[in-house]
Amino acid sequence: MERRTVQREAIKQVFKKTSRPLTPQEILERAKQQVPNLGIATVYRTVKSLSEDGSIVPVDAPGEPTRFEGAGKKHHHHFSCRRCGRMFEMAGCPAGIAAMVPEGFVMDGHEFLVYGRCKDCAQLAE
Amino acid sequence: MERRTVQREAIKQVFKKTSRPLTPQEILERAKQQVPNLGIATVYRTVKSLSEDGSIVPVDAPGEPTRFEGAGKKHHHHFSCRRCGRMFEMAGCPAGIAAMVPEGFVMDGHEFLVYGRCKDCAQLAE
DNA sequence: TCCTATTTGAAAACAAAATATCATTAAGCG
DNA sequence: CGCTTAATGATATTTTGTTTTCAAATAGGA
Repeated sequence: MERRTVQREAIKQVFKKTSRPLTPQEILERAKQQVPNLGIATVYRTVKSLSEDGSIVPVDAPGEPTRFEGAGKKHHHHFSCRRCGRMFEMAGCPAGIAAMVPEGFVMDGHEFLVYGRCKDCAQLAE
Repeated sequence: MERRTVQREAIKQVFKKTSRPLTPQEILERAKQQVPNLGIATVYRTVKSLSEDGSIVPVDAPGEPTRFEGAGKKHHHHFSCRRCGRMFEMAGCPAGIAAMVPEGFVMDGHEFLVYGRCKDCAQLAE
C-alpha cells in the first residue's frame, strides 16, 4: 500500500497553495520549506504517482522542463514570462481554431501559449 | 569568407523543396539523397548559420527537437501529427488572443499548436 | 596548379532532464 | 514495541539533443 509520508504531504500541499504550473525544481524549493532535506528524486517520484492517479497534470512548453499543475481546472491556457521564466494560468480559449485545421486533418487537441512579461516583470526596466 | 559547398547547397535545397518544419534528422535524411555521406554535425552547423543569417527560422514544440522552416512566410501556426510525428503548416491565426491576457501582463508573442492526425494518418485504422 | 584556411565527417564530449540504484530510514500493521 | 517493506536521499546512470574536437578533404584565390 502507499504510505503517507511527510514528503508526499508537503508536495501535495505545494499544489494546493499554487495555481500556476511548477517545474520539479520549483516544487522542490517550495516543499523544502516543510521538509528541508527533501531530495529531487522524491519530487520526481511523487509527481509521477500524482500524475498517474490524476490529481495533477503535466504542462509542457518548448525547451523547458515539464511542469505540473493541479487537475480538475476548467480548460485554460498559459502565459510564459520571458524575464522570470514563470508560467501563469490564463482563462479562456481563442476562437476559430477548428477553421484553421486543413482539409482531411483530424484535430484531437490544441495548445496555446502566450509569451511576454508577467505583471511583476512588466514594470521593471530591463 | 563562407565557402560554397555541396553539403550546404543540398541542405538549402531541402528547405526550398519542403514547406513543413523539419528536424535536423529529417534534414539529414533528405539532404543525404544528394550527398550520401553527409554528417549530422554538418546539418547542425549549417542550420545554425542559416538561422543566424535569417533564411530559416526555428519552430519549437514541447518535448521535441527544434525544427526549422524557410523564413519569410506569412504568420501561421502548426499541426503536429500524433501518429507519424510530422509537423505541418496551418494558415491563419485564432481570434481573441489579446483578450485572454491577464491585467498587467504584456504579450509579445504567441504560439499555437494543434494536435491530431494528418491527412495521411487520418485514414489509417490504428 | 599550388597553397592555405575553411569545411567536413566521425566520434567524443557536453548539457539537462529524468530515472535507476542502493544503503538507510521510517510507516504502520500485528 | 518490533518487524517488514515501502519510501527516501544521495548519487550514478541513462537519454536525447546538440556542440566540440581533430585529422582529412576541399574551395577558391594567387
